[in-house]
Formats: sequence, structure tokens, C-alpha cells
Amino acid sequence: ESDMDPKTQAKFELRAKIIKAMAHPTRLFIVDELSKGEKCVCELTRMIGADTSTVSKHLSVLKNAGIVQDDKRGLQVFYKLKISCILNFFTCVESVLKSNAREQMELTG
Amino acid sequence: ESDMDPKTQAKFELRAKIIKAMAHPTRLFIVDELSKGEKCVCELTRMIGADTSTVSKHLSVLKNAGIVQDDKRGLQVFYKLKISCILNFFTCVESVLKSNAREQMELTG
DNA sequence: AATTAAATTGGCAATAATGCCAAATAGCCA
DNA sequence: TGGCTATTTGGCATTATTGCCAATTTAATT
Repeated sequence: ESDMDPKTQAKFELRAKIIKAMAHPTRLFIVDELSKGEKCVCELTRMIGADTSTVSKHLSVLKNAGIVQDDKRGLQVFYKLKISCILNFFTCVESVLKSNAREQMELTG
Repeated sequence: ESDMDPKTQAKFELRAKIIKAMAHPTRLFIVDELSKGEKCVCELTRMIGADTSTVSKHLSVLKNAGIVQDDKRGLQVFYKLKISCILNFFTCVESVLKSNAREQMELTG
């Protein structure tokens, strides 16, 4: 009866996992920063202002999803974007926000 | 010291909210279906095979984010996509998945 | 008015995500 | 080796998300 058979379900779960990896303000910030070039965990930690372990875990979520890749050089681990189309997310999210704002304006007058 | 001042924080939280709305297999399925044309809650419920209230709540998450819009006609409420660039998400997610699969292949041999 | 169908809302238990601390690991250098 | 720095991992309390049931709302039909 339903169209969400196990195969379809699995397909969308796989896709959701990738998007879920982006669905956090800190991780969006990280992706935004990495779009400008690779950075080590220490620098991202400084920028974000959270515990190193917290940042490390956010990075592992992104890495696990296949969005970033790491490169250990000496004591530091450098992260960089693996898939740049991820940045298109921002463009679209921007237009959703713009549309929402316009709507708010119309309601407020 | 940190770059994540309250303003920047708020900016990324707003963006995360939109992406979070997409970060669920059922909601991705819904967006995918709506990309083919508007559908009523009843039809989506049939396709998904979950409780009506569950589907309704998923729709309200998408609506709240500004991704879909509803239109009540008689007994039914029809939902449709409000922002079509959302579909670009799928394209990029697809390439992440493809890249991940390729990597798996290389590891497996 | 009563019934029925479609959808939303409230409530709640189960599960998942988050972020800190503490501890462990890895690599450098004296 | 010992100490130091960068990072990851384990553990855990707090909070958020999810999905079902029950109850309510809305609109059509008899």
C-alpha cells in the first residue's frame, strides 16, 4: 500500500544522514570556514570558542558523512571540504530566508 | 577572542533551522514528492504509511521553515514547494553519496 | 443536527543529539 | 625517556526530536 518500501526508506535515510550532518549551526560555521581553505582543529576551536572535544566531534560528524576530509601533519589535523557543491546549500538557504523575511514584512505591513 | 559572536551565532542558527527541516528521511520524501506537484496530506499519508498526525507534524516543520506552503480546499489541505532550489540539495547529496561509494570501493578493492 | 472525513494539536514515552569533563592517544622536542 | 601540545574517545547529564494515540477542529454531506 505504502510507497515507502524498505528500499525507498533506506534511500532517503542515506540522504538524510548527509543533510543531518549539515543541520547544526556550529557545523555550518565550520563548512563556511573550510570553504575559504583548510584549517586545523585548533584554529577552528579558537574561532568557535567551544571545548576542543566538542569541535572534534562536530568534525567527525562531517567527516563521517563524507563532507570533509582530514589530513594529519605533525601534531595538527587539518580539515578541508571534500565536496564543494555543499556551498550551494547556503545559496538556497539564503533565498528561503529572504522569502521568509519578505513574508514577515507583508504581514507586519 | 572567538569569531562566533552572538550575531554570527544567530546567523548560523537561522540557517541551521532551514537545513534541520530537511534533515529527516520522511521530510525528504515529502519534498521529493512535492517537487512533482502539490499533494494533499491524505495522499502523502497513504504514500508514507505513517499516522496522519505524524505526517502532519512533518509538514508543519517544513512549513515553519518556509520550504512548503499549504492551501486548504474543502476538507483537504494541499501542500506544495515554495522554494524550488531546495531540489539542488538532492543533486549535491547525490554526489556526496557517489563519492562515499567510490571510496568504499577503493577500500574494499 | 448528526455524521463523516481530513487535518491539526496535546500529551507522552522512547530515542537521538549535544556539550562538557576527564582520560586516552599520537607526535614532537628537549 | 619525559614532558608538552593537539586531537580523539568515553562517559554522562541535559535537551531536542520522533511517532503514536487520543482529543479537537474544520468543513462537507445526509
